[in-house]
Amino acid sequence: MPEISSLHIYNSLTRKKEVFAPLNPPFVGLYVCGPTVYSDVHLGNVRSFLTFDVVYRYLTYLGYNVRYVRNITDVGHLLDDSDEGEDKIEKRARLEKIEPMEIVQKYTNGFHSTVNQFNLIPPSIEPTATGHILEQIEMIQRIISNGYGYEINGSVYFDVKKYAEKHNYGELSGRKLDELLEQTREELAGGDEKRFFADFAIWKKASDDTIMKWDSPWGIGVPGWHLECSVMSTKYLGQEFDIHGGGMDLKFPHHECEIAQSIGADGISPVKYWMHGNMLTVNGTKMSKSLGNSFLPEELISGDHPLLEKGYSPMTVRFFFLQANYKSTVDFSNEALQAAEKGLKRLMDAIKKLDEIVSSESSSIDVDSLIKKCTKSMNDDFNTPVTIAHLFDGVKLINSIHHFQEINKKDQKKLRDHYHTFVFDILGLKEENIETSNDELPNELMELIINLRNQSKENKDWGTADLIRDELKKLNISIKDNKDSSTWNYEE
RNA sequence: GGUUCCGUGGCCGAGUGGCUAGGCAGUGCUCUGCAAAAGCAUCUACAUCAGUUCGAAUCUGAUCGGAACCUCCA
Repeated sequence: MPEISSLHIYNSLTRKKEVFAPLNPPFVGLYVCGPTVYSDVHLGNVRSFLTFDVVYRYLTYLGYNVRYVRNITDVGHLLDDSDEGEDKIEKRARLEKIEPMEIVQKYTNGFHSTVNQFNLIPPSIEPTATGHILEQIEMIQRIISNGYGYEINGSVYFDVKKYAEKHNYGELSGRKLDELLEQTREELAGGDEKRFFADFAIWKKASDDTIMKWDSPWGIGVPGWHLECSVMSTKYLGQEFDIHGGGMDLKFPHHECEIAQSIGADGISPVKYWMHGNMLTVNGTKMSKSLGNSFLPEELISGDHPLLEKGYSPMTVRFFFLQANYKSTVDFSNEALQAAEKGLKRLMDAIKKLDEIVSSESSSIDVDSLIKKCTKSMNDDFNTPVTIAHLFDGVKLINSIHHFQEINKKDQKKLRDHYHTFVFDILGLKEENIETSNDELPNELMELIINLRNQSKENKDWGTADLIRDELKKLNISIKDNKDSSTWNYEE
């Protein structure tokens, strides 16, 4: 393995790790497919957005000026592509008996509060499909005028067969049209108005009772789902931009269609690096709402779900995800979550210790080497599990200070900065103990209690000392005795 | 059926030819009034079979098992 001194990204398009070279440094364009806001996001969705949160954070750390665009799909995501295809949001609105835009607002709010809990940084721009109807109509017109779209009965379809004459439809997902053709699945047997089964709607005629619909050169309708990402990425990041991310399950057809649309409209393959995050599984199968094996974030935190033995904090979950490679599936399990919970505590405790350590004259810890290792692993396609392993190696060193290791003031500061940068800024973890009040009173009270307890200890009144510790434990406060002092902390 | 990927110790999870992952759990010891934390030491591995090689978790082939996608999906 060659020394990795610069960022390498696994590009789904070429199926290789490539050196990351932005199109217009120091600027980087990052587009991530956001949620369709027709229901609550579940933990699998969170994992995907988390992956790109770390990508964004690390690119920023490297000094790039990143414009991060993550859309909200608030119209046009049909249940299927057939003539009766119904908009997911409309359907939900009918079920909940409220306006479609109320659905959109409700679940957008929910999405924001969820990703906020997991400490995801908001994108630079969060555009919505309904806010870009005009641009979508314009793109459809470009596609039609280039001969890659056709209108039938007020709907417009992308002409995949025509496109495939000159271009490689399937280059991203590794599919070949003739192989697709050989498929015998009944659902593909057609019977709808498309000329070719692989054609996809870029404008869909709306029925009379549809609420969200717009006028267009082809009549009243809604834009096709794949189109919005092409339009909004082009608008905010340009016809060609650096990184496009999304879940593995969007690779085909969604991202494949995006490429076709951009080439069809503007003749340019839009994305230099495609990144795909893998799925969260439960007992080996993909977490999805339809299978009923998904958790909502509230259920996860409260532990109120048949598959959960207890609740897990958002940072525990974040850490759990980061301990696996984003390209691998992660299987949910209580045991693994509990291991992550303890590991995270160990990491966080060491960082705290770093502030309290009394420094020595000399230093036996090679801080530069540790920093280099962490950078190297992150440069290797955002390898967070290996980075975390390096950080744990450092934890061992930190815990050995005053035993086998010593550290001077300069290194102490450097090490502290390193941990703060990597753990808080890049991995995006944070302290999440009980809400800290500005009030000094708890600290003063605890100081008082600890002093009283220490007096009992000096008098060898172990009964009282243990009673205080036990009673505090019931209040979720833990006391730890060190050689000369005692410390206290809130327990989870 | 097609395409792609995966199978590592009790659990999770890195690792692409030789040398250490890491976390959690276990065992022994040190420290401690006890406990907790921490440190030191230590035990469980590379699905199966065959091949290439001086040497294979890593490369090749076969077998078994699992997953994702194949127009709802993050």
